[in-house]
Amino acid sequence: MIFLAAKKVTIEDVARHAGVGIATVSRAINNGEGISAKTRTRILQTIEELGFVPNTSAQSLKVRLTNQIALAVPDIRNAIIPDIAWAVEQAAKAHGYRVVQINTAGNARAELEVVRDIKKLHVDGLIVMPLAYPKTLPELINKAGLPISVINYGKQLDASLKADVVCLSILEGKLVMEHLQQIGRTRIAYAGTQKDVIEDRYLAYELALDRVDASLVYFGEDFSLQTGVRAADYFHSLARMPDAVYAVNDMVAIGLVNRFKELGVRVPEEVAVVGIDNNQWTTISSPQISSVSIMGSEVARLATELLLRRIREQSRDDYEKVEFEPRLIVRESSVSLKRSPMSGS
Amino acid sequence: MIFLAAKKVTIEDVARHAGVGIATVSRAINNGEGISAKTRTRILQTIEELGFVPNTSAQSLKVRLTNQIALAVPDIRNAIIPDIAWAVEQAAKAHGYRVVQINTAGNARAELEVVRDIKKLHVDGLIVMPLAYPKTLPELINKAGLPISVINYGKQLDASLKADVVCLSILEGKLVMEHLQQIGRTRIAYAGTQKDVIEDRYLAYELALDRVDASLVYFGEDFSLQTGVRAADYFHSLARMPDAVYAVNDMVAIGLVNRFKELGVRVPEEVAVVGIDNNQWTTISSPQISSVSIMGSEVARLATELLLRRIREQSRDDYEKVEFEPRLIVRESSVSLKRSPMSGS
DNA sequence: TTTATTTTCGGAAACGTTTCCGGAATGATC
DNA sequence: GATCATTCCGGAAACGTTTCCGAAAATAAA
Repeated sequence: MIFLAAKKVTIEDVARHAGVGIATVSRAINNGEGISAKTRTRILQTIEELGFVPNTSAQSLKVRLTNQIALAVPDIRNAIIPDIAWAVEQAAKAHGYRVVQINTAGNARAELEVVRDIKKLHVDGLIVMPLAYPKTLPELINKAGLPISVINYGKQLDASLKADVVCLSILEGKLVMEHLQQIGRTRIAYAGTQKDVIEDRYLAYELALDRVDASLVYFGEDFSLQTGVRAADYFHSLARMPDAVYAVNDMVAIGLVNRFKELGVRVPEEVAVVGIDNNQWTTISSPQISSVSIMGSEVARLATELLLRRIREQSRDDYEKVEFEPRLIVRESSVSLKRSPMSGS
Repeated sequence: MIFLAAKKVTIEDVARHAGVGIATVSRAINNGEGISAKTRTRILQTIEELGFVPNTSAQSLKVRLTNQIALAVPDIRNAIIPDIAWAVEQAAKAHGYRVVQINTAGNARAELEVVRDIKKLHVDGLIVMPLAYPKTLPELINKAGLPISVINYGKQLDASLKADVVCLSILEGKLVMEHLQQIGRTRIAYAGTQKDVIEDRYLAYELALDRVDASLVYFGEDFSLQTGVRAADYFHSLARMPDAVYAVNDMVAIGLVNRFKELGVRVPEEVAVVGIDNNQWTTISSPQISSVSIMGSEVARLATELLLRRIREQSRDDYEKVEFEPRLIVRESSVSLKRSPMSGS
């Protein structure tokens, strides 16, 4: 009642009030051609007076563009995803676009659904960050019928994908392993989630080693601190502990370091730990965690720019595939075995 | 080109194909009255065949509802806001609503703008979490003309506000102060941001003390870890250090604890630290941080439910004002002075 | 069978824009 | 002042739905 009472003022009201036709008002709104400066300002003024706001639905119906894009991520609460959501929103806003937020819960069905039902989403394009990455996703993307940007979380992608792809620094795992080997660690362990979720990070582990000692690999349930804690318990229980742990992300790394400390294992003297993501907590943990920045904000910004460009130029049929260089930041949790360790607390 | 080529199939195509009128198709889509089960299934089938998806803009234009709500928060990257965004999206999705995400950057102008231009947002309602809280906001809300839910971050609100309000546990500061006093701390400091940003948290500090020692109050620039670090430096530089610090949130608390450790100040023996938010890092920090949960997810869910109810029942003119009880979780960073402290590392 | 009632359906009018197209007004050129 | 080119403007036709209203069909009652 109270809200409905708010009389909706339409373009027609403005036209009548200003003594012009509705076509002219439309031109005034959209900075269109063929209107004199004089009448434009007059119209703009009466628009102000009447508090007229163009009906977005009607505009969209005519123009077939909604000025909205969708962002589908696994879980807005996790790791660097807030950074990504932020960067996407900023970039979109700069171009007059709104962002609708979708959490797929890293769930294959939900990921497919968002691409399959993209038409129901009421958006001009989609940025999707697939985690589960179901097999039929590429096919669905290819026939989506709407521009799509993919923020790729490590999986190897089909080259024929009809979408722009920006990768979250695909060589981050290699960087970690090289670093650990370079500082003289020989029994390097891996702590992550199921092998197939962020496969490349695990593959980098295998790739860097001549031979994988299965007992040095811990697969937890997720990327959480808890997984790190459990991994530390597990490694501690081994007859011969690792002298380094490559953690699938910072959360796990921090969980590890913390639990190791509780268990009396010295980090980095006895065990070095390196994570991935380079989130702000790495500098807070004690010892501070070495980590690899996978350039989340930059990736997100670029993915957005590419999407918006494709929306503008629907005709192009060359698809970008971009990778950012990951950056290793060495902190306290990984030091060379050659250098004398700091005195233990 | 390639995308435009995707022939848009309309309700008319479906009607022709199924040998019925477009009105009947519409009824089939919307589970409308006055249609036989037989024809409905037939229509649904041809819809499937043709891959018809109703044009949301056209529907919105007719029905005046977009099935979208907006969520305006200061910064999706901060503190408990990802939790809030998650909870809002989940609740909205359960009712068939999409969420468009807006970051106001805790910026007064942006906060006003989002409410003032709510009509341009193409949404049925708005959930706003004001941080800067400009003076004219309540007035703007009152004449918004669209349902609004407010997630309130501590500020005292106008009772006449024409919006449902859910408060992030307004007595959290009191809880902290009571706790610190109860464990025997007498020189309690405050570390936060400018006084007027989350005013109530600071007011709780003043309220709990007979007399405020201005030297024990540190106002930083934001809620970040960095602010905590700087605060620790400041307190450490005092001739007589505080024996407890009430931090405006967990980020600041963790920054404090960490810096104190670096400076050789023992927590909690020499200084107790308590934060607010109860985020997951409190259990990871060493020592673990005592904190107050302000029930972010619950608040967000309720704010969403209230908004959606108001969208359904636009006529009601009674506005809810809900507060959740905050919960104090005592961890290692705050222990009683009476109990013998643990042995120093 | 006829009539009355109910159910099912289709035509057409909105919803509020954008844009095409033709006409009026203005200015320039001779 | 007539002619032509330009600029500016308004009418009206879309855009793809929902929904009102009346007609037709089916069913029930007589």
